[in-house]
Amino acid sequence: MTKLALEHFLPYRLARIGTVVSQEFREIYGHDYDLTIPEWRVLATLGQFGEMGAKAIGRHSFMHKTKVSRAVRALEERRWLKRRESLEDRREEVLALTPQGLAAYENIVPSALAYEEKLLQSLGVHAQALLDALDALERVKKMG
Amino acid sequence: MTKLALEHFLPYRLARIGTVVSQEFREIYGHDYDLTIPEWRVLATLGQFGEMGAKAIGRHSFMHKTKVSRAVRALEERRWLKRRESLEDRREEVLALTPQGLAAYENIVPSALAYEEKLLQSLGVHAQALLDALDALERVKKMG
DNA sequence: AATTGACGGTTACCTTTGCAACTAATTTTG
DNA sequence: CAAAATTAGTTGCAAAGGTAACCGTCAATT
Repeated sequence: MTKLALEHFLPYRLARIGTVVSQEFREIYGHDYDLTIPEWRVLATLGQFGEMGAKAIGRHSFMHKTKVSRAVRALEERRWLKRRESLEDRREEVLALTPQGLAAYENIVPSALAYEEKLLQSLGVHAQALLDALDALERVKKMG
Repeated sequence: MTKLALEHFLPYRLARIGTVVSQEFREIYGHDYDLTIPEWRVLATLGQFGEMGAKAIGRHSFMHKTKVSRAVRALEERRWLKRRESLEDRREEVLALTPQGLAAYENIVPSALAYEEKLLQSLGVHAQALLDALDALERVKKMG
């Protein structure tokens, strides 16, 4: 009779921590702006890289293309990003933040970094170990 | 001009690892049985504790009561669990696995543990650090 | 013991998501 | 260069999730 304690089971723990932390973080930007997580990821990716296509955004932020498509439309309706057709490839849409989008991004980033910093602080000596372990996990799962 | 690299941002990384690992694990039991994650969690909780109410299952597996309710119904339709009314409190339904449910559980547990073991092995020296860091995170987020 | 409030669990409704099929543009192959 | 295969992105549909309202039971207050 094998025994498995769910609360100590690694996949369960990782899933749980992941949703708890990212939901908690969501409340930070959700407080000022009402953004979903996919929308935040698109915003963050465009803020980080400037113009790029939806496919590339999905690759960088690990989101399904339909999720990206919908998040892009939502941000567009908010006037936070604009599209233009690529000249090299007319299938592709080159996306970029508008000034309003960029302003929101620049407003969110400091609180995002502050949240991360606080989280790491609270882990004390385990902080660096966690970061190293995440590197290792990502390497193993080829997510780097 | 602040900078945030999404791929290094802790909430994002945790969310991503969590879903990648738990989905990968899902493929293991999904291979033999077609189980959703909530269904697996209910199964695991009942396998671990024997009889208990839906509320307690939700508390232990961190699931919303509607998620539990639906997973319980699905498992019931599969004849993997049965309900009976509690004698002390007729609001509560005491749930327990049937022999078939228990058999499935006992069949899944070894592969679950093997998967976890393999994952930890692949982390090498970082394995223990990860577990410690998760303990710390759960303590901080009061999820223990 | 009658009212009030809390609790366990389910369901109706709405939102979010993923899959598959689709359009339009591009590349590849014969 | 025409047909076939591939790619970027969107959309219809069905499954899955959360919120809030609800039902029946229990506990507390009166």
